[in-house]
Amino acid sequence: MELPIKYDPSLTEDKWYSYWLKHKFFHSEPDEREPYTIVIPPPNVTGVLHMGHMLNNTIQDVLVRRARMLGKNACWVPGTDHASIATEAKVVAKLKSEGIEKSDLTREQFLEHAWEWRHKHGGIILEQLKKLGASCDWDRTKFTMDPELSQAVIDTFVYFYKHGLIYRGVRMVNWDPEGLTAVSDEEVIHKETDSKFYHLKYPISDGNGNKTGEYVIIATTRPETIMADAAVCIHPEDERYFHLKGKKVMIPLINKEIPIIEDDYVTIDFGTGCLKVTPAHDINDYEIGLRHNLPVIDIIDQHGKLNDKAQILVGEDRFVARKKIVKMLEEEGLLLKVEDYKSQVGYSERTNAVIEPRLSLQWFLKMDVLAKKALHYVENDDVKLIPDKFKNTYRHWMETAHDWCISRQLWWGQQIPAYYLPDGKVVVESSLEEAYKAAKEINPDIKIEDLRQDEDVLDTWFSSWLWPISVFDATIPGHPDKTPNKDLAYYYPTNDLITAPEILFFWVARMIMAGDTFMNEKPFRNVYLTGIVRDKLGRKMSKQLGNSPDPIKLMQEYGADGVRLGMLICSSAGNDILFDESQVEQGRNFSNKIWNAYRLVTGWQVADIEQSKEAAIAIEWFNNKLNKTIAVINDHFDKFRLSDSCMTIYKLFWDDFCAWYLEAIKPAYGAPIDRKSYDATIEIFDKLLKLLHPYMPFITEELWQNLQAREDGETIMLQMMPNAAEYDEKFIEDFELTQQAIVAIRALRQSKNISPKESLELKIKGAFNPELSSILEKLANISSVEVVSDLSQFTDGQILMVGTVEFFVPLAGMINVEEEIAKAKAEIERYKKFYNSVNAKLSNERFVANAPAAVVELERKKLSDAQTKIENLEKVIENLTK
RNA sequence: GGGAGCAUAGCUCAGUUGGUUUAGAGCAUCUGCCUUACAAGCAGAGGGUCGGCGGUUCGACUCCGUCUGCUCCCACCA
Repeated sequence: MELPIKYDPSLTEDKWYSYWLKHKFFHSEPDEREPYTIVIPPPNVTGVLHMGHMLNNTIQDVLVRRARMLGKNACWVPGTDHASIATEAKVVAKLKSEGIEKSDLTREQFLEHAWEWRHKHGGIILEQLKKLGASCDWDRTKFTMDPELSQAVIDTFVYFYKHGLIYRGVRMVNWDPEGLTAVSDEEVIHKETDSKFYHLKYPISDGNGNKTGEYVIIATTRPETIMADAAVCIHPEDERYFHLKGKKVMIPLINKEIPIIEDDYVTIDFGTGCLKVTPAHDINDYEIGLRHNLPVIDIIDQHGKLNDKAQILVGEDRFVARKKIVKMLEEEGLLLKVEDYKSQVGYSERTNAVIEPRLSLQWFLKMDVLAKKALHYVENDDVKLIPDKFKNTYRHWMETAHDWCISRQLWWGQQIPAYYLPDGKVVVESSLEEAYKAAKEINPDIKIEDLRQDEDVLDTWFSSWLWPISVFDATIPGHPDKTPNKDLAYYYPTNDLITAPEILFFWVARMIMAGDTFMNEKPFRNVYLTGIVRDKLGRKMSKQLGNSPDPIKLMQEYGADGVRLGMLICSSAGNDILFDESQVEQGRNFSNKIWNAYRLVTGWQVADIEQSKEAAIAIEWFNNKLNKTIAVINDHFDKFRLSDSCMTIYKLFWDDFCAWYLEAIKPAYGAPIDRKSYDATIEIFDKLLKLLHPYMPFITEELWQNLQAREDGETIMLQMMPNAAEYDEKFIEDFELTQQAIVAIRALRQSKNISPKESLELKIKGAFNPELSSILEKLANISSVEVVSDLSQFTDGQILMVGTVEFFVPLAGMINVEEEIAKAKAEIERYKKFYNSVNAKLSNERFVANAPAAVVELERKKLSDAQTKIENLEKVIENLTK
């Protein structure tokens, strides 16, 4: 069977993924083994795979596959998030393209469209994850709007409401007067906009509604809101306005008397230092209003037009009103001046309308107690953040957390289970029937159809914070006293959560709160925070910029294994990754390297002949090196240094296995290999594939299946990971010295233009392990190796120093004596400098007195080694000058 | 404006409580090779006063201060 020279992932990836699925290797059920659990951060149900998902899910898959191979009962629960805002926006846009406005539809009709959309597009992303090799337990796939998960959300709301943690309150929202909805902060785009700064004269009154003839100057960009003013505010330490303290002013045009108040929110040197306070139409003014108990006068309706509370210009659009009122003020002589001004104005992402800050009734969840508890888990490392630098950020947020606004003016999501009686009273129950029962307690005559459910839905995070619980047992949220089912009892708390730092607060902290409330236990032990995937220029990858490669295309071109390796090799925890296609190219090249090593090994003819010395040595060395490296890999994993672990295996395979081991045991062209070496090599290859499997699942399965005869139903996925057995450090060191000597000889050949085919002799002086001669002979093409005690008789050649061992290569007539002397002299100079610096250190009594003995000892060794080297070099010069 | 983080080779990053580091790796670069596994390869080589300044210490890439530059989070100025 002739194997192609290049590895073709398209021939293996789908094949093995189906095989894994067919045999249900990803599926987990509780048993007596130790569980290892990850719940996927559920991607938006209608989303498509982007590079961030690729990184995030590759990491999860590596951890899960490794855990499985360590004998744990690994369970990776997949699923999707209904993502109310994003999904609703997509559905609205789709309907619009068909000429349908959301406002033309009833809630039920709209939801029908939304579900249709979800069924059509939902799950695409999960299919894409399969291409990546994700070993999720697909039988457990969940959606945050599955009936039982939605019920869990409702029950949770009821639970917190009944425990007094959920309340209804007024809050300033970003109102879109065209879309007629509140939009979240994330959907507001701030743009620098040209506007005007109007300086207005407010008459000072005598307190009885009479003007005193004096004025105070106020600068504003929104003169149309003056009718909603509740006060004028000055800074308490602003000397210019001391005389105004306690006085009152009249609102121009409507002549309403309002107080002058003091608040250090005001910036003395901004504008006139005198601020009109309009609690209904500015978030900051609203807060000042709260502090000073000011009335809220709302003069703008939902369409952005002035209402009758404005008294004047009623029914006018806010921008028309602005122009008209300026004119009116000017006519009254109350407009002092108009300045051009640039300011950040918020626009609706969807309608591009100027956002109007508007007060509205919203539902809130009290955060103080929950945040304190959630902070505790992280503070004492019950939940570990990786890297731990995020602890600071986390603490800061938890200490300043304000109450969570959980209501959204949307339809796609879990509708708030608050039911209003005709008299405005409210009951909160987990179903209409329950609500009806409760309502009858208040009013026995009430009919079920009299109840009106709150129109709003809950924030998406209010459902996803239950995720680690509800994917296993959705009856527990809202009912902490119930006994968890078998799954939840077994898999919870989960082990690792892999997510992005930007949702540390939105999601991670809140899962901890929900876990504490309903399970009295953390939801996960470790939180591994990945960075943002950026392009080469450091820009965040985004659709708008078009700088994100299509992950599916990338996998087609480089193979899923190649992409996985490419992403992992450069991604440390918490750091952004600057993605460049050259990285996945490296991954693809590595796949090819593995493929070709396999081609070489399986192409050998095996014969019952004697094992060569160098093969025996190479096998011994590699097994030692392998054991040592496994220990390093395990250590990296324990510390979540995934890219380090990945690089370690990469080098083990490419450098140690391919460049050294295989070259050392490789029989001459056409010659067979002895059975002993062959078997040892297959065993080593088998171990390497297992070590590589978590990173590169497809190629490793393909090669493992073919390395030896396998039964149907066997898989590398479920093999035990090789252990870190003991190893002989001294032997590894001896081999390393030999490697360095070989490199030096090869470099010598290159500099002297000696072909690798021309064999050389070698004399060695120093601590060289003669067992390793055969390796030297084979890999440096040496005809004879002789260990001698004195090199002074050998003159016509070159001495190479590795550590303190000297390797003499006879090079009759090829040595330029003067050049070599000059080189040796330069070397001596270098070592003398070094010697002096070490010597200075050792002559420092305070160093010798204070430094640990081991450090001093080391310095002494450095000194004596340098001494030896200098002496050797001096001998070299002596020989050369003979 | 408040808070946090980062700065080490051309690029991406290690450097694990200050002393086996005369600062490492991968990629890229350069030189020589189509050597019968692999040119998606082989062999070899070069490249950094660890952002600047100051301090602590016998000893600083590592600790402290400060400056400069970048990033993120939060709040956004009437």
